Amino acid sequence: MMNNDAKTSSLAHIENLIPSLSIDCVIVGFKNQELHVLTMKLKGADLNALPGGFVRHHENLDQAALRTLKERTGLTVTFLEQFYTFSDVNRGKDKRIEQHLNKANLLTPGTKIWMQQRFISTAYLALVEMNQCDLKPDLLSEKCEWYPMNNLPHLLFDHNTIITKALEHLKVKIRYLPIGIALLPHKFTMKEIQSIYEFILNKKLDRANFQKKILRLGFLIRHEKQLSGGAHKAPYLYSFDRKKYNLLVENGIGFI
Amino acid sequence: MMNNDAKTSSLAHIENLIPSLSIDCVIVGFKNQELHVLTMKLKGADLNALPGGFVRHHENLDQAALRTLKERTGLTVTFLEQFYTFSDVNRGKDKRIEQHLNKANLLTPGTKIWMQQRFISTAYLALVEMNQCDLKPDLLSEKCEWYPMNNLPHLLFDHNTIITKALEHLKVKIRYLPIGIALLPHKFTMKEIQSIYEFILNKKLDRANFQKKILRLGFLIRHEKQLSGGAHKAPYLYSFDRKKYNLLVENGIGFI
DNA sequence: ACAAAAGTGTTATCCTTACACCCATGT
DNA sequence: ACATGGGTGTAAGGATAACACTTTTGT
Repeated sequence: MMNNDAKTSSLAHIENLIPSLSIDCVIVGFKNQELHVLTMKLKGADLNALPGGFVRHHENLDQAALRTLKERTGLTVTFLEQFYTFSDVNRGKDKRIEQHLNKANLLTPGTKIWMQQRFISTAYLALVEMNQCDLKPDLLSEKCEWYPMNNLPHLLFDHNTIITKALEHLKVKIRYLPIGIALLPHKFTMKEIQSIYEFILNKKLDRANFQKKILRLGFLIRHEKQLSGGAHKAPYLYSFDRKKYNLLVENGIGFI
Repeated sequence: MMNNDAKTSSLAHIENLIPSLSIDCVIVGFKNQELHVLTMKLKGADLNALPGGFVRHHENLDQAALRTLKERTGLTVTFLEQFYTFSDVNRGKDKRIEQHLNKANLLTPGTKIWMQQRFISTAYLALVEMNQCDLKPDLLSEKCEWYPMNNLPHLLFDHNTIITKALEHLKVKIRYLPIGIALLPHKFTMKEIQSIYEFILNKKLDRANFQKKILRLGFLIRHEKQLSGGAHKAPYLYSFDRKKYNLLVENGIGFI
């Protein structure tokens, strides 16, 4: 058991964790036509990092990622998928945090030694509905912050690299799978789902052609009730036909 | 230092390895219109496993995979790519090998303890030219064996699952990248490259349309010299235009 | 009335698909 | 000569891309 007073933080039961291994979560949401990433702002420093965690002896990586996602956002069911394992020898070195940890007395000695290990980290991508999240910081952080994916601060360690790789992963997936059901609220507009595609593919798509193409796939339900309050002509609202959506997830959207 | 006599095998310098972590390599070659996977036949038992290795403290996963590939095949430059990290709690349990190791006195005590850890293993896919390989078994195995990818024996641990995932990975990659340069010899026929596509996609493709489609991509060079000795009409031989091939690898073959 | 956003329609072009046809070669 | 594998051609249908036109709504 470890000492855990008001000043210093410790990880519960370090002896239950697998050494050298960690997970990092790229938790992605959608707002204002942009993808956003959840980061943790560290206590007492202007430093942000991806939410992450460690792997217990009796769980697998998926379970560790699910646990982390739930602890930070309260969510249990979303899109969650492993996409890469990062292992650069110096990926855990970052002058900024070394200075910070030396300045403040934030960690118990045992936790400090644990944190100074070389970690090999498996990264997970989570797609979530931003306003469904009930955000909670972890031991080392004072709050959670969403950042637009293409206007990120300089995160700790190799976390910017991890996010770049996550976006590449999405760019590949979007070619053969429908995307969006986990990011959007129950009802949404065509412009919103098009914005997701444009953001991931990093190119403008023709409005008319996009609509035809995605409606032809048949997993969108159009509702007659329309958006009120907005300026100009009100767009239709859509929702996902989950059965047809899941069928496409299983079979893929054909290329060859 | 460990004892290493004629009867028992030991890993050199266990203290230099990161515990709990391993890598597995799915080394894929092409022969007789089929993809093949390299396996290791264990000493004194009718058991096969994927070639694998451990990670040293001063190397990353890519380096560990490269090292393993080189040790087994002698190859240094090929397609080599991480595709998934396997972490099921019971993935290292296999009754067959426990019985085998108890029967024979194959391992030094230190090595035996090391092997009984729970390993989390990052899997790599290597595409190689089969007849360029200079195969060498490792400490635990007596020889290397190629098996057709759709006629594999029941491999140790979760290795069949790993190979299935590797094939799925290829199936995704082939949608947006050219494949084949690492599998085929310098000169090859259109039928050979079509067979690779058919195998990975698990469907027959129209001969005429495949040829038009792949030639339009522009990375194949047709040679006027033709195959001799074969029955019936001799096919053209092709080779890869590496510059154009690599351009397509960078930019992808468009879908959206 | 006008601008802006949203919905729909039209056309040319390209790609895919499914064949048919011809050519070369060993038996 | 013929069976077999290989190379090329073609016509129908579908998908894509670019753009024009219409509708709705707040100001």
